[in-house]
Amino acid sequence: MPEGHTLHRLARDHRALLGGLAIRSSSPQGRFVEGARVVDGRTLERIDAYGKHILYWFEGGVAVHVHLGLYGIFTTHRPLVPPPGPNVRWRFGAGEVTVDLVGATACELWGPPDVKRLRARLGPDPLRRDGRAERFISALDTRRTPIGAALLDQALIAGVGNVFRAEALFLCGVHPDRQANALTDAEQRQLWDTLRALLRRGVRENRIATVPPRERDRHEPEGRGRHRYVYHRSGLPCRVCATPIVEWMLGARRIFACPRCQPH
DNA sequence: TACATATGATCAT
DNA sequence: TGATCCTATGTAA
Repeated sequence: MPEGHTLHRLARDHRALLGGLAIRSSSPQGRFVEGARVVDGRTLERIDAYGKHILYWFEGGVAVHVHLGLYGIFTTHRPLVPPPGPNVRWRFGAGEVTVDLVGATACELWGPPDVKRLRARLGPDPLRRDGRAERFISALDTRRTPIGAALLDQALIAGVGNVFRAEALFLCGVHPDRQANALTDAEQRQLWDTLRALLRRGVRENRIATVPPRERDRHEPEGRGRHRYVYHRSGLPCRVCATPIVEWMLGARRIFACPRCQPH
């Protein structure tokens, strides 16, 4: 579900399904009626993802901005189109393809200045060609907050959520409570590279599975972080050193770590 | 079948 | 700090 990889994968999929086509657009739920009407019938010219945001650009320089938040989800129907449920904020499509958006935090009509503002408040996105590690690293050097908190700040790095932060810190051997500006240059660089690799795998597999397939344990029970190193694995043995994984609250969010592989 | 919990971010208090 | 958006999943019963 929605960390940055989800939005980039959606952009790719929706681009392939609907890019360049004249789009039908409506808001069965009623909370996006005006915006849906504005883009109805227009050609979908491009789709961009920035961190956890996605933008659908239509002819005439208008865009639909969507942020899924915690609950938001897109559902594709093809070729059969069910009647929209009561919570379908935006229904759009072309030909035999119909997409429903439900539960999003944001679904609104934007122009170029809004997008400019968004980009100005987001840090570099490791999934984008224009994402620069140097920006991330120099921003970290100004932070005296724990690195675990810094990684969730979208102004520092765009697209990282609670799962990727825990997994990347484990893979880099960095304790979440260490101060961001106290990491070595090599550690900061390694964090960026690791996050980019994990996010890319997320786009490819369309899910967050940070443990490579060959290391996955088929005998492990379902759920409970089966495809992960530390996230949602508190009490279970570390895959590397067998020390029990621990969990605590960092700010308002749960964080998970191996106390031995990630020394403070 | 019911319930607790969740990958996010904003806004009110 | 807490409420909110209001869906999906895993777990308990």
